[in-house]
Amino acid sequence: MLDLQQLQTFRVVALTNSFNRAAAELGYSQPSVTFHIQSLERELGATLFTRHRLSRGATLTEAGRHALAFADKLFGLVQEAKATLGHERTEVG
Amino acid sequence: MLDLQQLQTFRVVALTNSFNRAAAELGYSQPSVTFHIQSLERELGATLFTRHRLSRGATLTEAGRHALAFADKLFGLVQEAKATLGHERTEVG
DNA sequence: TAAAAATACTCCATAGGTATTTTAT
DNA sequence: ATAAAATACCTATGGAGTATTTTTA
Repeated sequence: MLDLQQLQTFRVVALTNSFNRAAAELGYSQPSVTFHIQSLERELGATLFTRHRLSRGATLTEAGRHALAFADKLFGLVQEAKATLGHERTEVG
Repeated sequence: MLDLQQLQTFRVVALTNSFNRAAAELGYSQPSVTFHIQSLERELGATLFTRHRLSRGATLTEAGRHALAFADKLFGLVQEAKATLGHERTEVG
């Protein structure tokens, strides 16, 4: 089953173009970020990032760009739902 | 963070009007269903079901009806995303 | 040889189960 | 008394961490 926490990790990696920077930003270890992305790729049946090395980071694949658009819509929907249900918390997730 | 597995449990409870029937249908124990619904209610900040006893089951509250509409939209979006990403699996989740 | 991701492994938090209790009619 | 949900408690799985290795420019 799709995991929203992994999807959030995916968004941060996409934003930073780096597993390491995403890890720092999210307060996870780098291997946890790797695990999140690998799980998500398995779940969605698509490779989301092209992994580079030596300071070039990771960049979205075509499937990754589709997935990012989907993630944005999905978290928007979640925010909307929480607002409708009168919940006061505002962070995504 | 919202858990899609709990949201799916919620849908089945809403459909069957019963924690016990939902448990049977999903292959969970009844306490697990209780736990899913309680977590979800805490996460969303709203009571989703009115609990009855003695064969009368559980019925959606007003917030629960909103949440169900949201869940339907959300799982539809997930299905769409998986289709777009060329994934062949069809079950929700 | 250096920067970044992947792998190996360990551990503990929590999701899930069984047994029991509570509630309401 | 009975049907159904809640609670108590225990266990095992897997998510998260640290240490290390691999990769490639």
